[in-house]
Amino acid sequence: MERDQERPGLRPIDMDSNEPVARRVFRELRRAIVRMVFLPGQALSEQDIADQLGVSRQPVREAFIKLADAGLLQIKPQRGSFIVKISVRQVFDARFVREAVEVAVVARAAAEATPGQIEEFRANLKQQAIAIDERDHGRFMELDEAFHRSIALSVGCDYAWRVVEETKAQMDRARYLSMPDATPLPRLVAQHTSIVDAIASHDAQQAQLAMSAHLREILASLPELEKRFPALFNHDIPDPP
Amino acid sequence: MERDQERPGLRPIDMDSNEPVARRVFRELRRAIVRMVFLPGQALSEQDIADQLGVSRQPVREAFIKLADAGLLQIKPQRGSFIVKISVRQVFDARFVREAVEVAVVARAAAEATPGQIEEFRANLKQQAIAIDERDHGRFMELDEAFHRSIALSVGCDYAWRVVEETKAQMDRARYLSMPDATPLPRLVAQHTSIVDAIASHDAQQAQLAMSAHLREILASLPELEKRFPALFNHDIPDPP
DNA sequence: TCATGTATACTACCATACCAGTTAGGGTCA
DNA sequence: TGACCCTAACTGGTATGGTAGTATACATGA
Repeated sequence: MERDQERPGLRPIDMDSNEPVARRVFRELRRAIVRMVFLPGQALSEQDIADQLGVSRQPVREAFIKLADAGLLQIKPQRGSFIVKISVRQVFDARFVREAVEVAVVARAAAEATPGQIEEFRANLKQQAIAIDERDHGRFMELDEAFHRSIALSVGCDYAWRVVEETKAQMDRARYLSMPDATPLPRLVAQHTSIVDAIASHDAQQAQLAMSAHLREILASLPELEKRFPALFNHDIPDPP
Repeated sequence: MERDQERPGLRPIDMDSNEPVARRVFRELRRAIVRMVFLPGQALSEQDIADQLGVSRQPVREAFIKLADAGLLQIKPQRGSFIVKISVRQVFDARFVREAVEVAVVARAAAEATPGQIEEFRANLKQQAIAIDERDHGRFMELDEAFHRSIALSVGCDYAWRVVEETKAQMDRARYLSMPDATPLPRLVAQHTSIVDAIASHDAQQAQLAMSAHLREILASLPELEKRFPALFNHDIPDPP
C-alpha cells in the first residue's frame, strides 16, 4: 500500500499542446519538489530528467533555471543540481514576506470587497469543511490556496498574489511534510472563517490580525518537523562556496 | 550633447570572467531597460542582441526568459519579444507590494536595529545630501536604493529585499523617466531622515507611517508622465492574446 | 480599387553537439 | 601503508542546426 497513487516520480509530458514544453517541465518539476517526490538534498541531472520526460535537455535546463530562481533548486556549475534542503530560516523569511503582503491585501479586501465576493469566500469555506469530512487532505490544500488567492484577486491584487505564490512554495514543502499526520484542519477553517467575518464587517484591522495569526500558526510545527526529518533540513549551516 | 555618455545601447560583455554569460547578459539588458535605453514597445531579437554583445543566442535566450519573468519583456512565441510598455496599473501593483513588504521590514528595524546600524543609515543620508549638492542624480538613485536595502539587510530580511528588488524594476523605469527634470530630491532625503528618526526612537508605528508616505510620494508624478510620454505607456488596454 | 492567396523572411522553440570544469576512482611511487 | 597524480565519467555552460509558426510584402484575381 503506497502513500501516493503513483510511484513514478514524474508524469509524462503530454504532447499535442502548443504550450511551451519548458513551461510544462517547470510546472511538473515544481509540483514534484513541493510534493516531496524529490527529496531535499537529492541530486537532479538535466540529462536524467530529459530522458524521463522524453524531451531534450534544453527545456529541462530552462526549467532548472526557473526552479533555481524560485529557490527550490541549487545549480552548482560543472558539479550538479540539487534540491535545496528546507531551511527554517528561509521558510520563516518566506512567511514574513507572505504575511506582509497578505495582511495588506486583506486590509484592502475589508475595505472594498462586495457582498457577492464575500459570498464566494463563504462558499469556499463550506467546501473546506466537506474536504475535511472526507479526509481529503490534498483537496483541502487546493481549497486553502484557492481561498487565499480569491481574496487577493477579488481586489485586483494579481501581482501581489504572484509574489505570494512564490513565497508559498517554500512553505508548502514543510506543510506537505506534516500533512498526513495531525494537522488541525478544523482550526484552520475556523481561522479562515474569522478572516471572512472581519472582511464582511469591513473591519480592516481585525482582518489584518486574523490573517496574521493564521499565517503564523501554519508553521507552528516546523521546529518539530526539523527534529523528525533532520536529513531534509539545512540547519542553517550555509555550505562553503 | 547627448543625455548619456554612451549612445551605443549596450556595453560589450567583458570576457575573462567565470560568471555565466547568461547572467551578465541578463543584468546588462535589465540595466538597459530600466534606464530606458530600450524604449517600451520596442522589439528585441535574440539574434540581434547576441550579435551586439558578441555571444551566442543561447545565453541571450535565457536572459530573455528571466526578463519576461521580471515583467520587463513580453515574449510572444514565434512572433518576437517586446519591451513591455509601462502600465500605470502594474506600477501601482508593484508599489502596493513594495509598500507592504518595506513597511513590515521597517517595523522590524524599529524594534531591532542597533545604534551602529542606525549610524550607518545616517551616514548614507549625508551622502545623499552630497549627491544632491553635486547634482549627481544617478549617484542619488544608487544611494537611495542602498538606503532601503541596508534597512532590510540590517534586520536579516534578505529574501524580503530580493522581493522588493523585483518590484522596484517596474517603478524605477518611471522614476528614470522623470529624473532629469524636477524631482524634489531634498524632499526625499527629508522623508528618509524621518524614517531613520523613527527607527532610532524605536517607534515602529511612526516608522511604518513614514515609510508608507515615502513610497506613495515617489510615484506622485506618474499620471503626468503618462500624459507627457503616451507612447511609452500601456493605458491599460490589454492587447488580445 | 479592393480583397485574397501566396511566397518569403523573419521569430522563438527545441534538439543536438561540443566545451570546460569538477569529481571520484584506481593505479603508481615513495 | 599512505600520499599523490592521472584518467575517465560525469556535470552544467555554450554554440549551432533544424523546425514550426507568424507577419508582411506582393502578386493575382474579381
